[in-house]
Amino acid sequence: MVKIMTPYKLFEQLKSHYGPQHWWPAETSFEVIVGAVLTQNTNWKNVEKAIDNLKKDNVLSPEKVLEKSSGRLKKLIRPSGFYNAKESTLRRLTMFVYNNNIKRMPTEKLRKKLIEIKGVGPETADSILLYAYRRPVFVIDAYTKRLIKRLRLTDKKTYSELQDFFQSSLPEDTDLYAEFHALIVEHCKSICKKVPQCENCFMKDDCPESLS
DNA sequence: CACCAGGAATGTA
DNA sequence: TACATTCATGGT
Repeated sequence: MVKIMTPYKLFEQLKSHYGPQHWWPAETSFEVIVGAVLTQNTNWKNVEKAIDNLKKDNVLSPEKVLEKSSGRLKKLIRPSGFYNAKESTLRRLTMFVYNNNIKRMPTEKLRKKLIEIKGVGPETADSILLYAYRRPVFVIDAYTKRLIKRLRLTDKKTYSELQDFFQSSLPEDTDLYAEFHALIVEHCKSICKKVPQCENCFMKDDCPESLS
């Protein structure tokens, strides 16, 4: 008989092991949005440099972003990479939040509108929905996929399938989703540090390590 | 020097 | 659906 690890059991284990997380590391909802775009396939360290540049120039509001020229903006976000694409994505996204009453928009409609924006995919949209606007939407990222595979929580693969898997297994709770995702990231980042000589192998498919 | 990071768009089979 | 490629900087 095979023992199945349920999503909620996993959450409880992670929470008891790592304790409360503080996510998303941002002071305002707009800063969450900026970070969500800049962190696309990019190390968070590099995103911090870019956000620091924006802070120094006081560009962390929709108005200031829209005032900046494309060239200036690209220069500021340069450390986060893909600056050509990210600059235009950030500008489109900023236009959207500037021109719409986001708080009054139903979650499903908002998600659809966000994904319609070029450069905003499901993960970026869901990160914004969850961490900037506190909507109960489960975020699936590269860490989550690896952990699912490692623990064999499910054999589903596509983004929406995995999202459905979590959302249908868990109560619809923004704080739970926010904390869960943060814990998954923390776990994936820290697990290799405990293994001597581990060359960040958890990030690879043949890593023998799993939850204790 | 090679490899990869809190993705998305585009193209191919 | 399932992969492959491109975008780009900075850390290891």
